[in-house]
Amino acid sequence: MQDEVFYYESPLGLITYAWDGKSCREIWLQCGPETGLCGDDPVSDWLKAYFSGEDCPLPPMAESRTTFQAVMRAALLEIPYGETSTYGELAKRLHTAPRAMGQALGANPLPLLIPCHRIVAANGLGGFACGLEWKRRLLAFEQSGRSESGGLF
DNA sequence: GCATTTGTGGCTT
DNA sequence: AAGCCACAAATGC
Repeated sequence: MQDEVFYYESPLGLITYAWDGKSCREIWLQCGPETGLCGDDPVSDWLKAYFSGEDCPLPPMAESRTTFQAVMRAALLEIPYGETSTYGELAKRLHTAPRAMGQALGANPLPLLIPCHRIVAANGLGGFACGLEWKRRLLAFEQSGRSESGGLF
């Protein structure tokens, strides 16, 4: 089954992702390959729910290439909506070095599905593979309306 | 307190 | 097998 590239117009920008017919293989934020196809699959459905502020089970996605990315994914998925964590915290939880976390997150083929944007550095914002603007926008979006209970700053 | 160095572990090529 | 990195804690000043 060959993978098809779709796009989804989110309120925060254009999201492009590769869908192979049964699972999501990869996601690009604004910097993906060109496509003229609009999404019609669980991914677009999830994206729609996500940007509606709803909690929704993730669409099926291809397994990670490496074991640690799978572990990392699980750890990231435990971060609730609107919350953030630091590389150090994750490194502590996974018993690994913070630097490795950065590399692993940077190598994550599925940003947004895997909430890697919820990981910020201890001192500042950290980084993001497909542009830091996305991270800021996503965090601002998630924290809007939920800033009453969690004082992140 | 701020600037730099070092410890560190997995990922990409 | 070697370099790279989206950090953090520890020093040096």
